Amino acid sequence: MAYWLFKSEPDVWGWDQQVARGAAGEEWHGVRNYQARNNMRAMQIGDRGFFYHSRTGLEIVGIVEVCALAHPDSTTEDPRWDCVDIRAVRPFVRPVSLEAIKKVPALAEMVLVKNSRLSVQPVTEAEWRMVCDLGATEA
DNA sequence: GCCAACGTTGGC
DNA sequence: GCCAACGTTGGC
Repeated sequence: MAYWLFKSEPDVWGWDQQVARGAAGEEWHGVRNYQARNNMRAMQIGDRGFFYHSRTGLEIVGIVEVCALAHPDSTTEDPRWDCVDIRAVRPFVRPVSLEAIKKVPALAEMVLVKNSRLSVQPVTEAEWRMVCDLGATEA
């Protein structure tokens, strides 16, 4: 199983909306960046991801799970763009802020820190465990 | 709201 | 195929 991080501006699509989708999940549409798309194409059913609020919030608020493999993005005719579906698994007991992550030397290599503009990012297993610990949340 | 960093586009 | 111009993202 692989680990990922999904970024969204909560004003546009937030954790609460994701939770409201329930087990059916929701298309992670709107990605128009090749790296992010390639990450989604590499995902398997059951892969886990962090749900991060960008711009307003700047914190990881929950854990999601991939529930559909990459398929054409329904919001565009352009065949280049694919996306997966994800569903909420559980919220973080304590959200983990970007600030808190930056304070941990072992997390300095996280893509979130190194390349903050990438909207769908890989997360290593070690990073995954550490962030879940910071959030007092089951991995 | 600003602006640095980054990705994409398109003329040459 | 280069690179300048442009648009977008996202932390601050």
